[in-house]
Amino acid sequence: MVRAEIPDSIRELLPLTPAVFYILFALAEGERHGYAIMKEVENISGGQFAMGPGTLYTTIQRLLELGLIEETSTAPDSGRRRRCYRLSRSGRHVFEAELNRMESLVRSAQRRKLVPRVAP
Amino acid sequence: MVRAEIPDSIRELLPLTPAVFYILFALAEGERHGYAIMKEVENISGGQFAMGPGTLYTTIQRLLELGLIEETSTAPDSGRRRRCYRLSRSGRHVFEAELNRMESLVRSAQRRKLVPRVAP
DNA sequence: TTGACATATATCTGTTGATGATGTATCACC
DNA sequence: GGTGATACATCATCAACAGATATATGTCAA
Repeated sequence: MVRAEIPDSIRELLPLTPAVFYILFALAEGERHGYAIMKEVENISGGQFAMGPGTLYTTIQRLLELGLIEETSTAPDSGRRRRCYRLSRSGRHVFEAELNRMESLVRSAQRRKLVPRVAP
Repeated sequence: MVRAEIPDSIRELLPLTPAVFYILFALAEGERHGYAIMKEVENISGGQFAMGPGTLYTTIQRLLELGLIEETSTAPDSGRRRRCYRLSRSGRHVFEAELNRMESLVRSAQRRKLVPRVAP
């Protein structure tokens, strides 16, 4: 089977750093503001991965510059200062490519019997 | 369902950095020396991930210090200078824990329909 | 009504780990 | 004997993360 081609621009971002991966994951579920991303990431990871504000906001900044996420027309949410973000098209592609990478590694490990056996 | 407990000593190493993950993967298949690890990693990743010697040997050093890998009684391979390594017990546990982490993320993304659909 | 705590964003500094270059030596093969 | 693969090591640099600190608003209860 032939996997879909992955363009260089995406491939060279892989493997994603954990912070990037989890943020993209949180945004793949829908538009969110920074703090909500932080909470959702804790949720997604089952509490295993917790990001402090330092990692969160510097990473968001970087993702904006890379064009993987976009700021949505900022919340009409009164005086409440919140910046909302969503995945861009290329952000979604990157996220999917990373999931595929992970999945094929897991499968490959299973095929080679490197894992003791997983509950069905 | 209750997942097996993951001890703190392992959990705090997760998520693994790509270099660490791929090296552990290569060694999960059997004993190998440094250069062979480098080649095998390229192989495992389908050429997507290439480690230079800098990353390779500094990471090996760190993994030895962490006790995730061990040097095997060095190759009786004549004058050939080769250092061989294998996974330690805790190295195997870490590797398995990381695979589980990845798998549950992939599954979770599928459950939430964040992926377009994967060929069965 | 004030005090505590969660929400929300931002910045700065130290540390860690990856990267790429460079160096050295051996081995295989032509 | 020269070239390229094998094999290991170190160094300087850089990117990403972590944790601390700061600031301000919202909420809820004592």
